[in-house]
Amino acid sequence: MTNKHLIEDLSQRSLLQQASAQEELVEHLGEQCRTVYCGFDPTADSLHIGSLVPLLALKRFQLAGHRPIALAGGATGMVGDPSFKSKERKLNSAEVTAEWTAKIRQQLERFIDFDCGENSAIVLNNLDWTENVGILDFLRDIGKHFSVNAMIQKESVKQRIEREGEGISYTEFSYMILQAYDFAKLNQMHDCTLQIGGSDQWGNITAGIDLTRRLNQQQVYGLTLPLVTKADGGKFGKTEEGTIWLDPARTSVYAFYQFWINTADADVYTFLRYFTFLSPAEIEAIEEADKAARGRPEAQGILAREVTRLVHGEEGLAAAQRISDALFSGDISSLTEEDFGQLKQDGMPSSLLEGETLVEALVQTELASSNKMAREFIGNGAVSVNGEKVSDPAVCLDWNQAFFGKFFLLKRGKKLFHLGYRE
RNA sequence: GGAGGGGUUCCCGAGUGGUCAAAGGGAUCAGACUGUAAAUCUGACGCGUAAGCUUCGGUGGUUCAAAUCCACCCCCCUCCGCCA
Repeated sequence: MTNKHLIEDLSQRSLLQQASAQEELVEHLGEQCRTVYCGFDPTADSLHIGSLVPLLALKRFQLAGHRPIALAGGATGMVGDPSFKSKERKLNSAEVTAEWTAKIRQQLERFIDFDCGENSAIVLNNLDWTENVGILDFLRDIGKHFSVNAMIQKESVKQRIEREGEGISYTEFSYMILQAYDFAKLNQMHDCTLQIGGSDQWGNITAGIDLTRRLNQQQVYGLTLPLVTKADGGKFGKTEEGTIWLDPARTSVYAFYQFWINTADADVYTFLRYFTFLSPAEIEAIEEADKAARGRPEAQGILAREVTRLVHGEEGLAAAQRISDALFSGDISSLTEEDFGQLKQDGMPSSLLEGETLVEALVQTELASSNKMAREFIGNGAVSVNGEKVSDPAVCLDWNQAFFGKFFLLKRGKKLFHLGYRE
C-alpha cells in the first residue's frame, strides 16, 4: 500500500537535502505505513510560503501511504529556535504564543487528510506533553542524555557560540532538547519513526534521533528538505510588500497568485517541483514545451494555479484569476458594478479616496511614497486611471468619470494596481 | 585596565570647515524593449510646486559657515594586560 518510490520522487524533485541512514530509511518506509512528523513553530499568527515545502512534504508522505503528524509548536514556540539565527530573539508572551499556535494549527489542518483510513493525519501541540514536566524530572530524565560537548558542536548554534558580541541564552540553547523530546515522545505515543523539516532543522532532528534511541531504544530516522533559494540570490518569499503569508487576511489571494506568476524563469521549474504535486515527468514536459515555444512560458501560470489552488482552494484561485484577468487583459470596462465590489472582496488592494487630486490619491493608496514621487510617476507616464494614461501631474479626480460614480482603478508601473473608491 | 580603529542617506562605502542632500557601487522604483520575464539602455532614488527645510551614533560647544573642529556620552571592532 505504501509507495516505494517516495524517496526517489523526493530526490527527483531535489527535495532531499539530508537523510539519516538513507538506504535503511527507504527500506523502513517501503515495509509498511509509517508515522512521520514535522513541527511548525508559532513565530507569527500565520505560516508563510517558506513553510510550504515541509508542509507539502508531509502531504507527499501521506499520499505515499504514510501517516503524517503536523505538530504545532506551542511549547517550542515559547523558547525560540536558535538554529542559524544570528541573534537572540525576543520572547512572546504565553498568551500570544497560545493564540498563534491555535491559528497555525488551523492552517495545518487544511493541508492534510484526516479521513483516509490508517494513514489519517494527526495534528498535535507539543505543549500538551511538555507543560507539566517538572524541571527536576526534565533535567534528570532528559537532560542526562545530552552532552553539552556534542550540543555546542552543532553547526546550527556554532556561530552564536563563537561569535563575539552575540551569544546564546540558556533558553535558546535548550531548544534542541525540547525538540528532541518531542520526537522521542511522538515515537512513544504514536510510533512515529521519522521527522522531517527544513535543512536548518538537521541538528535538532539528529538530537531527537539520539534521544529516542537512548530513551526508547528505538531506531528512528530524519530527513531534511532544502531551504528555498532564488537563482538571483534574493530572499525567497519576500516582495517589497513583505512576506507572502498563507493567511488570506495577510496576503490576499490575488497578491498570492501574482507572487507565483512573477516567478523568474530561472526558478520556475524548480518551484514546480518543490510546490506542486505534478510529477517530475510532467514538469519536464512543461519545460520542454516552453523551451520549444520560445515565447511566453506556461510554467509560471501553471505554478500559480497549482499553488493557489492548494492553499486557497478552487474558489480562491477563481477569485485571483478573475482579478488578474480583469487587470491585465486591460478590459476593465467590461466589469460590472458587482464585479468591482467583488474585486474588493477578493483581495484587490483598495482604499477610500479622500483627496481631490490624482497626486493625493497616489500617496493615499501608497502607490507613491510622497507627493514628489507621485508627480514623478505621472510625469514618467507610469500612471493610469481607469485604463487611461495620465501625464499631467495637476489633474484632479473627476468622480463623474469614475466607474459607476465611485470606482477609480489606479495603476502605477506595469503591475501595481489599486482600487480607489468613495462611499 | 591599556593601545588603536570605527559608527555617513535601505545596504556597502567615499567624504576631514564652505563648491555636500553628501562620490561610487548594490538594492529598489519608473520609462524603452519584452512575456505582468531576463539582459540591456535611460531616468529617479530625504521632504517640499518652489523659495527652502530636515539629515551624516547622541548631547552640547567653537565658527559667518560643521558630516567634517572641540567636549562629554552611547555602541561596535582589533590587539595587549588582568582573571590563569
